[in-house]
Parts: sequence; C-alpha cells; structure tokens
Amino acid sequence: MPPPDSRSDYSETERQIFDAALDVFAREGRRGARMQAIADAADINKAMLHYYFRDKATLYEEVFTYTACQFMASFDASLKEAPTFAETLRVFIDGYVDFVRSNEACMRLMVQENLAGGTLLGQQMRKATDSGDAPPTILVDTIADAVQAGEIRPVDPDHTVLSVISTCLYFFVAQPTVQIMHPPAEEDWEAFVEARKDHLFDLIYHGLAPRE
Amino acid sequence: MPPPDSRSDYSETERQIFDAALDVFAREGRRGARMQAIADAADINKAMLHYYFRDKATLYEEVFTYTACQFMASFDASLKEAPTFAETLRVFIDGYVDFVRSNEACMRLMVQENLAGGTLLGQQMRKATDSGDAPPTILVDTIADAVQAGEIRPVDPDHTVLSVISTCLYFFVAQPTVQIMHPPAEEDWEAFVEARKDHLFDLIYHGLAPRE
DNA sequence: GCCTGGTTCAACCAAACGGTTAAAGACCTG
DNA sequence: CAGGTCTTTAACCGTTTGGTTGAACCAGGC
Repeated sequence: MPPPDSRSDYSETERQIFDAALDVFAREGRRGARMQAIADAADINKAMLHYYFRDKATLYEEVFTYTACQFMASFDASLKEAPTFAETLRVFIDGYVDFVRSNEACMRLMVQENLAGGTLLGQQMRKATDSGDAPPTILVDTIADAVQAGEIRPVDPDHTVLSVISTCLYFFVAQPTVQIMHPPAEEDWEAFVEARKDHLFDLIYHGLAPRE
Repeated sequence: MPPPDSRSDYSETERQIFDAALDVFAREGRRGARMQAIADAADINKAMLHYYFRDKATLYEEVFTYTACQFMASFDASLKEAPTFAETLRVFIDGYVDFVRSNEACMRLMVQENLAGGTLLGQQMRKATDSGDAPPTILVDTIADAVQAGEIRPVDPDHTVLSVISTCLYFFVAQPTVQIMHPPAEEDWEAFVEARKDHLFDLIYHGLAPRE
C-alpha cells in the first residue's frame, strides 16, 4: 500500500498551505473555515490555494484523508511489545499521548468530523478497511490476551480501550477548559501532560490489575 | 442569583428557535452554522430569528450562556451524598452520563467552543465565578476527602476528576467513530451507554480502591 | 366594520465568500 | 538577452449569507 503520508512529495509552499489548512479546519470546522483565513495563515495569496488545490472540498478531503490515516496508524504505532502488560500499557500511554500532543490539529479535525456527523469518517474507514488496513484491533487483542493470561481482571476489551483513548485524548480536546479549571496546566502545559501520563498509567493499571 | 435557565420565560416559538440553534451550532460550530439552516430546523421563516434574537452573535451568545451554565451545574447536580465512596462514585457516573446523554447538543457546543479556542468559555466562567458560582470543586473535594479518609489510594484529585469526566464524555463526542469501530454500539446505542456505565464504575473504582 | 397591537412572511440589499483570470514576475536554458 | 516555463499577484465575478423592510395577517376592543 502507498504510504499514508501524502505530503511526502509536497513542495515547501504546498506544505505551508496544507499545515495552515489543517490548522484552520481543525479550529473552525470544514464549513466554518474561510479560504481567506487559510491563505492568511499560510502567508500566501488566496489564489494560490486554488492553484495547488482545486477547491475547498478538494483541500479538505486531502487534509482529512491524511489526518484519518495518521490517526488510525497511531494506535498500532504507539503499541510496542513489552515483557509485561504493565510495561505495554505504560509505553502505549506515553506513546499515544505524545502522538496526540504533536498532532493536536489532526486530533481536533478528527473531533470536528465527529461533531459534524462523521459521514466522511465512515467512508474513509471503509476505504482503509477494504485496502487491507484493518482498524486498530491490535490494542483490543492485547487487552483480551492479558485477560486470557490472567494478567488483568476480566474486563471488556472494547470498553477498556475506549476508556484509555478517552483519557489520553479528552484533556487535549478540552484544553482551554482544563487550563481555566486547573491553573498549573495553564502555567506549564508540558509539565501537566507529563504528570497526566503518570496519573493515567497509575489509575488504569490499578483499575485492571487482578485482586487477590 | 437568577436561575441559569434563561429559557423559562420563552414563548413556544422562541423555544423552537433556541433548540434549533443549539442543534445547528453544536453540529456546525458558531461560524459554520447558517441562519437559514437554523430557521429551517426551527420550521420558521428566517426573518423570525432576527425578530426574536437581534443577530447571529446575540443568538449564539444566548445559546452558549445557557449551555455553559447547564454544564457547570451538571457536575454538582450529579454528585449526591452516599454512605460510601463507592456508592458516591457509582451515582455520579450514572447521573453524569445520563446528563450528557439527554444534553448531547449542549455537550457538542461546549466541545466546539473548546476547539475554537475557548475565549467565550473563559469569559463565561469568570462571570459565573464573580457572581458567586464557584466552578465545580465539590467533586474534587469529594475525592480529596476520600483520600484523606483512606477510602481510596492517594491519587491526585484534579487528575482523577478529569479522568472520570473524560471517560463519561468522550464516547459521546466520538459517537460516530465508536459506532463504526464497535458494531453493538451502532445496533443499540442505549444499551451500549448502560453497559458503559457499568464498565466505567468497575474500572475507576478498582483504579482507586486501596491495595492491601 | 375598523382600528390597533403583536406576528408572520416574501422580497430585497449589502457584504462576504469561493473561485477565476489575465497579466506581471522570477528563473532557468539556449 | 530572448524565449519559455513555472510562480505569484491584484482585480474581478457570481453566489451565498447575514440582516432589513414593508406589506399581509390575525387576534381582540370599540
């Protein structure tokens, strides 16, 4: 399959546009985003957008496709094999939080698409599934295996994965709210993110570990 | 203080408009929403919007203020006193998930505002705080007290509350994605929500309970 | 009936927006 | 420097969108 990174053969200008578009779409949504705002953010003339990307729909589709691929790959990419389940969980949380942190705009765009109904999302996932890329079941399987092996309590793997994803993601989604309600997060967001990794592992690991 | 429900003295038509606006703003965002779409959803003429609410900004502000109040109140409203921490947690999860389920549009609007930068949000919170409504610290205090009493492990109350909120909220935010990745959620969403309550309590309770 | 208040609507307007174009600029090749 | 290609731009066009207005409608009181 072709690399999901459709930006590899982009020129400097194209990349500027792409990044700006991702940013604006992520903030304002596909409908709310103005082509002028994207042009301004990319520091180019508005006509350039239409030179490199035919129209708004094309630009959005390209940005969203890249984002969706990036996102689907992130689950498996963050999941590295480790001797114990505890280590596997720790590495996944660290990796996934880091991924979201360095792809905040991608994450926001994904949420925008969900808020808007997620029609493009289903389409994209079906396309990816048809071309052999299975959705991220590996993480679910890992949990299921750990249950089977008695390494963790008998929990529902699907729900558990959803809970892990939720806790790793949502505080980025609600970053403004979090920063208002929790001043330390405003003063030093990076430190807050690191502290959060520790807390999440601690909470979830103890939530899953067996009881004697 | 005045009741946060600014809709109490609304006429039938006003309420229709308000509900439609909330829905459209929640889906499309404050900028993406079209006045025509709101009018259509409310099943009235476009000019009526401007008769009852001066302009788009006013309409949005009114809708958002209501939503923000509703949301801030929901934390405390879902927190009922119970003899043990376990029961308190269970009741809170049930109540909060139910609140979000029956106020999905409110929740989506809140997320939209966060994605857009959350400027109005900070403004709103500052106004509420100044007028005596403290942000929901009660939940944080409950956790802190339980730690103090040795009912649960020594965890960071702020992070813990954020984790609880995340898990109760995010699966509603990402409902389309969840339904694609987990077919049972598509077939019977209500049942999925109920199952999720059980899972969340189980996971978080065991995550917090002391170890011998 | 007819006036008077509050509602509802179709038609309209100006501004904003997505998208086009023709021409100028930059840059290489000969 | 001449010719040609690839970039970049300002000005422009048609449509959509937020917002206005004046007329129709529909009570109820006189």
